[in-house]
Order: sequence, then C-alpha cells, then structure tokens
Amino acid sequence: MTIDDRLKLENQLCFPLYVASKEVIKRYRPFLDKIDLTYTQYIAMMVLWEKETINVKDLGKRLFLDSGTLTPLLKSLETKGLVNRKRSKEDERILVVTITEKGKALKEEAVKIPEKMASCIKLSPEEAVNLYNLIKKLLEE
Amino acid sequence: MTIDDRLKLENQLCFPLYVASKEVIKRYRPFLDKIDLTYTQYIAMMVLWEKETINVKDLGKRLFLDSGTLTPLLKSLETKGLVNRKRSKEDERILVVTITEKGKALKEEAVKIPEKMASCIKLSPEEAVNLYNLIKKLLEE
DNA sequence: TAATATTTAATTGAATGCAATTTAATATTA
DNA sequence: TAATATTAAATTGCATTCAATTAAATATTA
Repeated sequence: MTIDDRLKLENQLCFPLYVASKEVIKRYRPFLDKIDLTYTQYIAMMVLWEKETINVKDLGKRLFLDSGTLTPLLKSLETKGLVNRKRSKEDERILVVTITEKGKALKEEAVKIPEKMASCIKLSPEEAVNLYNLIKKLLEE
Repeated sequence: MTIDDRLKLENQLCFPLYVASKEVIKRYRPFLDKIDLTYTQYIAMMVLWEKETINVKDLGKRLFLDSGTLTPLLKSLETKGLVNRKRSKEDERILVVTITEKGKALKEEAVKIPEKMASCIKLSPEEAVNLYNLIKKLLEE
C-alpha cells in the first residue's frame, strides 16, 4: 500500500464504522417515529425500562453521553410525560430521573422494535456476535 | 432470551456500533486538532486529496452526507483557504469544489494520521479486515 | 415553444454531541 | 470553622446530521 493509499477513505476503518452507525440509526427511524422517540431518546428509555430510576451521571456513563446532551434530552422526555426529573434529597447536586407510568407503558410498543430491526439487517447470528466482539475489542483501552 | 432482555442496551448491535463510531472519532481529535480539521472536514479533505475536484452531489454520495451538512462544511473549508467553490459553467446548478495549493500542502501533515490511529486501536490486521467486511455486509441492501 | 418535471444546492429547523465554562452543593483540608 | 477542592448538572458555543422545503437551472414533454 502506498502512502497515498493510506489516505483513501476505503482504507480507513473509522469511516465505514461511522457510516454504518449512521445508517443503522436511520433504519430505526420508521419504527421510532411510531412511538415518537429519536434514537438517543430511545436508548435513554431503554435504560429506564430496565432500571426505572437513575441519575444523570450514571445514565451518561451507560450511554457514553454527557450532561450537555442529556440535560436537553431528559427535559424533552419530561415534556412528553415519559420521565420525571427531581433533585435528590440527600445530595442536591444529583438529578434523579424516574420513569413514569406513561413511560413504562411505552415499553409495550417498543418491544417489537428489536426484532423488526433484526430482520432489516443481513447478518447471521454468528456474524452479529462476531461483529459485536470485534467492536468491543476495538473499544478496549 | 426473554422479551425484556431484547430491550437491553447490551443486546443491541446498534448501540456498540454507535458508541464505537463516536469513540474512534474522538480518538482522531488530538491528531486532527493539530491540522485544525474536524473529523467531517477530514474525510471531505481525504476525498479531495485523492480527486482534487468534485461536485457537491458526488462528494455527498461518497461521504453519505447531504447538502445540509456539506454546504456549511465546504464554506468553512473555503474560509480556511483549503478549497475553492465555484458554479459549473456548463450547468449552473452544480457547485464544483476544488482543492487549493494550501489544501494540497495539508496532505503532508495528514499522511501521518492513519498510522498514528492504527497504533491507537487494538485490533490485529486480520481482525480489522474481519470487522471491515462485517460492517460492509451490515450495510448491504 | 410553453408548461411541467427533474435536478442540484442552499436553507431551515430540530436534535444531537462534545469541549469548556459556570453554578451550586458537598467534601476535604488547613 | 473557614478556605479550598471536588463533584454533578446546567449552560454556552460550535459543528454536525438529517428531514423537509425552497430556489434556481436544466431537461422533458405536451
């Protein structure tokens, strides 16, 4: 490979990763539109469907997002009536996010999404596991 | 796997992909800061280092970006003196982007980036190829 | 040719995403 | 305790990203 070749898009690992991520998120859109969530709102709700209550810092650790992204996102979810935001009594710095009944109810709609997405993606279960493990390794260190 | 498990982040393929894409782009930042480019500006410049001249539509096809992203991006690259923007004489709808001498000169700095990035990523060449192929397959259809 | 359709960028608007700073609360230390 | 340091969110500012619309130019069709 020449020096020049190294600066070509096709020879970068990052670029296909970047395209794939955007593309897969785009494929979620028709399904997410039906429950009026963006992708980022959806992954935040996924955490809340599992945990019901979490503070902003822990949510950020889980989603790899900071308060600059999460604060407006959570305010928007609150406006939709899906979560409550309340300062902790013990430590006023901490903002505790709790899922509402309406938020919980939304889960019934959302459970259909993963299998619908799976059928959009042309990977065998083995390939999917393989990809998953390679991405995990990529993220190491 | 229970129905509930399917709605957990760890069991989604999309989420690690999304995190990995952001993370790898973040790792580019220290290198890109040195040549005063954002990641998106960098991939646009990569195309121009290879082709010297391209119109917005073709650039968008190559980068999987539309004019909503590219128009401000290219204006910014023009402000930096790295490209020129000029309407085609034959078809005034088409905007032709051409790399400047300053833009070409920047390539000398940029050639070091891919190998520096490679050393940031803990994948063997075989694993990288494997990942590349799986991502390509994921994007099919 | 005149009317219509298509194409290409630009624009608009909403939602990220992140670095950097600020604010307020709590913890630590002198 | 008083001063300082740390922590958690919020805010600010800049750069995407994309859907939808607009505007202008070109192509096609009646």
